[in-house]
Amino acid sequence: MAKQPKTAISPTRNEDYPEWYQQVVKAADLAENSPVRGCMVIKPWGYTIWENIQKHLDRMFKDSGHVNAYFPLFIPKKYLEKEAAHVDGFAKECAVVTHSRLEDDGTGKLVPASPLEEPLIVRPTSETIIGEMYAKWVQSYRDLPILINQWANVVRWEMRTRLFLRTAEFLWQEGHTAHANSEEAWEETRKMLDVYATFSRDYMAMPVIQGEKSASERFPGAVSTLCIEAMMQDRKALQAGTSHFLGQNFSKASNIQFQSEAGELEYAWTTSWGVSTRLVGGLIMTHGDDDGLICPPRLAPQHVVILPIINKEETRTQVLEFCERLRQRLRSLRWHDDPVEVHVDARDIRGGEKSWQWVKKGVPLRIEVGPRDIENNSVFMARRDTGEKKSISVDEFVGNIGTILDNIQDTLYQRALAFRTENTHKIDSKADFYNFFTPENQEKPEIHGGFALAHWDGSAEVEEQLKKDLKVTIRCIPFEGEKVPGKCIISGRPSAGRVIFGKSY
RNA sequence: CGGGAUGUAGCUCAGCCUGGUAGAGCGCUACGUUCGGGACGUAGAAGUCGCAGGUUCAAAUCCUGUCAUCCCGACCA
Repeated sequence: MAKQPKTAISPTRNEDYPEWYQQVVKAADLAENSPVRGCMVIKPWGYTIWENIQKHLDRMFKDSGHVNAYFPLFIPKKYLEKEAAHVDGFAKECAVVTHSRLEDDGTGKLVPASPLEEPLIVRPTSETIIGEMYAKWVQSYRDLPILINQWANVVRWEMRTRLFLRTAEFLWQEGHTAHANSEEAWEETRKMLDVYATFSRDYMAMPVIQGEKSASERFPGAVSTLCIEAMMQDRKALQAGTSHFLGQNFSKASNIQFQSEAGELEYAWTTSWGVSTRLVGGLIMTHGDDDGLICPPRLAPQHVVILPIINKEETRTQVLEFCERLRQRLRSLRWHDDPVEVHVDARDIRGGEKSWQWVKKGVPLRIEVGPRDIENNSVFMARRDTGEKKSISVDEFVGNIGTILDNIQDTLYQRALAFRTENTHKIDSKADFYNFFTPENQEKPEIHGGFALAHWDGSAEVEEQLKKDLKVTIRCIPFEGEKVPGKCIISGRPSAGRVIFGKSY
């Protein structure tokens, strides 16, 4: 027997959380670094999770009246220059296309030739180019609202990258809407944040807090940025989605004007909202354990993997046929309007290793079928979320598959919610606050901190100080809970209510 | 953009100080024994030692240059 670690992933979450994360991405075969600096290759298992995210979100967008369209990858530099705050926010991380051709320099090396008259920016986000088009499309209040979403890739030239969480190129959706008045645009901003929160809860089994960003964390050019914030298992916050009320900032920059019912020429009110492949990172860090990924069933590429146990050549055909019949029975069922996804893994590799591969990939249910099970018309079922293993009759399993998957989904959500609750604390003094966010081991911080609900005077100075001292930021000013006034834990000045502090990704 | 390190087999790395036949583990291929939770044995395949110069009878090893990557500091879905 070769010596094996007790857990499939080494190091464990407690030993080294960032390294654990990298190892899970690798072990679950989700993605890997590419030869292109800062850009990842999303592998089939990871991409299927993203496709499932897309599928469900897309339906939710359509159900709320939105339609998809596609805008260019390249944005003329002068468009980006139109909104001052926007320029400020994104200028430092833009990829710039300056030439349109390559020429052989005579030594076999290709050199850029034929400079562009105006450089093109690879979109870091599309407000400006979409605004430009909306300006053409909108003349009358009758043309509003425009409710468009696009699924796209964007590029932000980051210095330090981490698979799924921060890469130079990433996939996302960006919704861009234009409205005739402020109220309606505000309603849209809130509505889409709700869509994200619902999606996170019901599909990702990831509890989130909805709230508003402070001015310093706001999207460049926005009047207000709303967000959903989730707590990862290292107790750090992950901004999982944002929805921006852009006021008239971008419509003024792009000249989106319309004639109102009263005949007045007015600027439209716009919003934008997005989630990205970062959600996959959130999924990993919300549910993963020391044996790898745990996929919530509603987003899992496969719900069930059937592992034939062939211990005697004579039984091979019988076992495989039994597995195939089981696969077909399950596949014909539907769960939440989609087929039950089942895979029979008949690869000729050792059973133990095969089983572990699926553990690491996070498949909700593993089913072992061997001669003994066939005799009893039963299967051996292992749940990834709880580790529970038991023999169950085929009919009972097939009959209850939907209930079992629902139960796994719910277990994951409840577990994540309980974790967040345990690690969220009201804090009322500066000393307690600093203590809460200071690790015992400064060199290599252990998992510490969490969400601190504390009073804040609304000033940027306090934010800056906490960021400098502790790397702690205001994650959001939460919508939920009553606003009870108090005193800022740092300045002692009056505070309108508690806000959520945390360390973030 | 400032500071530190590393480039050797598909992957992780040893060898370099003190120049002399290119190494290990994992993975891969074949065969055998195994097989209900990460198997073992035997035999194999696999490397312009990042790149370009230089020193030398001889360079993975010493020198110079160059490229790339990673880590640490200011920004970020």
